[in-house]
Amino acid sequence: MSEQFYSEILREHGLKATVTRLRILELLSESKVAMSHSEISDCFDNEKIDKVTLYRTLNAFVECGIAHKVANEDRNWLYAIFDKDIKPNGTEGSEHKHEHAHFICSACDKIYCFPVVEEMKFNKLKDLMGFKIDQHEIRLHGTCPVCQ
Amino acid sequence: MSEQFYSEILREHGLKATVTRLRILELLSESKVAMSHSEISDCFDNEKIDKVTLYRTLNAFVECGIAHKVANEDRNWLYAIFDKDIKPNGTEGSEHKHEHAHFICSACDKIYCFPVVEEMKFNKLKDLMGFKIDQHEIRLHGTCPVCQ
DNA sequence: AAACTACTTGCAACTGAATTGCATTAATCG
DNA sequence: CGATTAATGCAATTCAGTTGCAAGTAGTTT
Ligand SMILES: [Mn+2]
Ligand SMILES: [Mn+2]
Ligand SMILES: [Zn+2]
Ligand SMILES: [Zn+2]
Repeated sequence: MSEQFYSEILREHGLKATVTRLRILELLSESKVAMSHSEISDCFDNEKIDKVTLYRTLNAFVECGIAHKVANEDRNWLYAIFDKDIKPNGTEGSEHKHEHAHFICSACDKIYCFPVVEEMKFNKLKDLMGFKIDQHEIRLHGTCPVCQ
Repeated sequence: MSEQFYSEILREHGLKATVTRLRILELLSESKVAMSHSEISDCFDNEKIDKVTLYRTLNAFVECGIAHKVANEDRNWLYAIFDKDIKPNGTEGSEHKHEHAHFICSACDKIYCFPVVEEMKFNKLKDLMGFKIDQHEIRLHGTCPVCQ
């Protein structure tokens, strides 16, 4: 995708299209897995990105709805762009979470975003013994194609 | 439950029954929610427990299979005793995880261990597009009875 | 009951992810 | 092209959790 394309995404989400943000957005958009702060940082070994700027950029992406974050097994945040093929499950894109599961590879600890397939859907799951359930989160554990 | 009872649990799991461990085990056993290091620590304001000892005790409980830990929304560990009514889903209690879900209250951020009821069970969920799925984890978000 | 030994404790120092404050710089808009 | 407002970079800080080590104690042996 062109720099133009990414610049527009940033501006559409109310963020200024800076060089650093473009580099981070492009990297994340092309990654098949969710990435941590340090993994992202390591991808820019020639032209380093300041660590605080990277933290702030990632937070900005999450806050404006470009990306989301998932905790890995070590409880570090991994960041992933909301993909086109993962559709928001609510009407307006405001409060509702994009409906998808996360696959965590037990071998490499990488996290892949997964569409929620039919088999993963619960049916009636409301108000279980006085607990009002709004939403649920599925974390699948196993071995990714690379590690098999 | 008696001190005798808790002492035996500790010894059965290969841990020496020390005063500190007994106090922590009793507290956790009687708690309806999973507790963080600091929450546990705050329960002993009169006779303080050393923070490192508490960390090590909690890790020991997890390693020996007395307790398990769940990350809350702030990615701090919360600890909970494996309850009697939550049955291990494997034959021997060795590798298999005790099958249960976690309910996270959006209001108070407390975590409750939940039995996995029929409605939460997926059926055929194996080898999804090259990803070998061994296990899954369900996190339910909503409002607990206390916060409604 | 005293001695022994391996495990456990408590304290200080340390680690590493993430945040905050603040002065400097750069993107956007008229 | 300024002016305005947001973003950056650096240093310092926070906070959960860990490590090393000397001193203490549970459980076992004699
Ligand atoms: Mn995702
Ligand atoms: Mn639990
Ligand atoms: Zn893998
Ligand atoms: Zn609550």
